[in-house]
Amino acid sequence: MPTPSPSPDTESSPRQSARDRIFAAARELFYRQGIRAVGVESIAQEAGATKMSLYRAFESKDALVTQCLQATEQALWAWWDATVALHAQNPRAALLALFEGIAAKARTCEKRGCPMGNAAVELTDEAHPARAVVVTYNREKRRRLRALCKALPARDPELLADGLQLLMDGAYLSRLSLGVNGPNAALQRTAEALIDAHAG
Amino acid sequence: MPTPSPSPDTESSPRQSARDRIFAAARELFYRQGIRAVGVESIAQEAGATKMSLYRAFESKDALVTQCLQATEQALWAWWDATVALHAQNPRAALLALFEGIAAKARTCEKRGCPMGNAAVELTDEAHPARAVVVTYNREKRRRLRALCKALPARDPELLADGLQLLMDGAYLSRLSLGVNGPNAALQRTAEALIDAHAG
DNA sequence: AGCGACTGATACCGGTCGGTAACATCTTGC
DNA sequence: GCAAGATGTTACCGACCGGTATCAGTCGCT
Repeated sequence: MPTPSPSPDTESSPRQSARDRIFAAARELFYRQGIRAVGVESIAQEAGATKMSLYRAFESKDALVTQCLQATEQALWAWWDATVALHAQNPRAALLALFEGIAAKARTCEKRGCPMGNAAVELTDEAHPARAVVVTYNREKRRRLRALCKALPARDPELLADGLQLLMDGAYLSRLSLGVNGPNAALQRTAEALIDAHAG
Repeated sequence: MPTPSPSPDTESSPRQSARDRIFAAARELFYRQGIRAVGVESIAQEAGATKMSLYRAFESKDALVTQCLQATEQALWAWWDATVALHAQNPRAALLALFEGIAAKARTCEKRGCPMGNAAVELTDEAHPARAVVVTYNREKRRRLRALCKALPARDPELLADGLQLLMDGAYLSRLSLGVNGPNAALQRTAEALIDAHAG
């Protein structure tokens, strides 16, 4: 029996490295079941690997968590940039497209809210290395929203930006208990109303 | 030495029952450090009691968590009712008072966000008995916000109510990473802008 | 063929988890 | 004074946690 593959690979034949499989499994499990709820053993198992391979590729569970969040952060900004780029000369359309995108993701996948927000709740230890990732992400999010609002232009760009950020975070959190048919359904229209109310 | 009291009681001389002390300690610790992060042993210790007393008063940790959340729920509605009652004939003032209260609590205590929201994130297992408490709470919150918005009156009360609920949830979550000077600072003014935008 | 890098398998470590048993002690009401 | 109930104390359980050591196998490369 060659290298055992308990579950058939979803990708093409040449199997990914153990590190990559473990990394993907970790991101998936941390998101779906929560960071604290997932043990390193189950990550390795889900990846079709072993705990040893995990610890050969990552320093510790905390380091793995941190790198997972960093990857999530990167993917999030890539999506953000791509979305905004579609409306280069129209900040209002760009903002609405962002909210539309968030709502769309909620409809299909991502029923567990925002990975960053969840991490902020789960990682109560201030010293956890992954907390810095979350804080950086939220600061950057604020900065970008402010830039967009300033370009609208809005009467009070910073106030509007903060309001929109509250809406985004609230939408993610709201899904966790009331699903996509809860308050989350009002996300886009509320964002639009807020933007219009601040229109210069 | 009489019944050892490691930390002097904050209340009057006759010591609370072990159950009450444990219950109070659990609520505090669950909120400050997270539900999964706190073990039953540390709860008992913080309460100046023992694990045995905990299990004599509560069926299990899950049951304790559930009862803690129910108590939180009750306290939350008591505060809500008292706040709204101060503006019986003025729904707009009542709504603003609620947001003002949330902002005020953020300024003083409650730096760990909303206990209900945190529970929604932490308790990923759908079968956890405490999840029902969270869902019920959020549904009731939505119902109450809708009633207030309908009484405003607002053009689209349900839409406004959902928008306001998103803002509330977002405010709690936002504090966790960016504190009270983050987007959370815009909470009240954003709520007011949203209400005015929907004014019939 | 042979080397080196990667990986799997397995057993193990100390610690902590949620939860329980058995017995000693205190408080309280009668 | 005495019984009953509540509480503290200690030891323990099996399970799992994050993390490590050791050895065997497999693969690509030259």
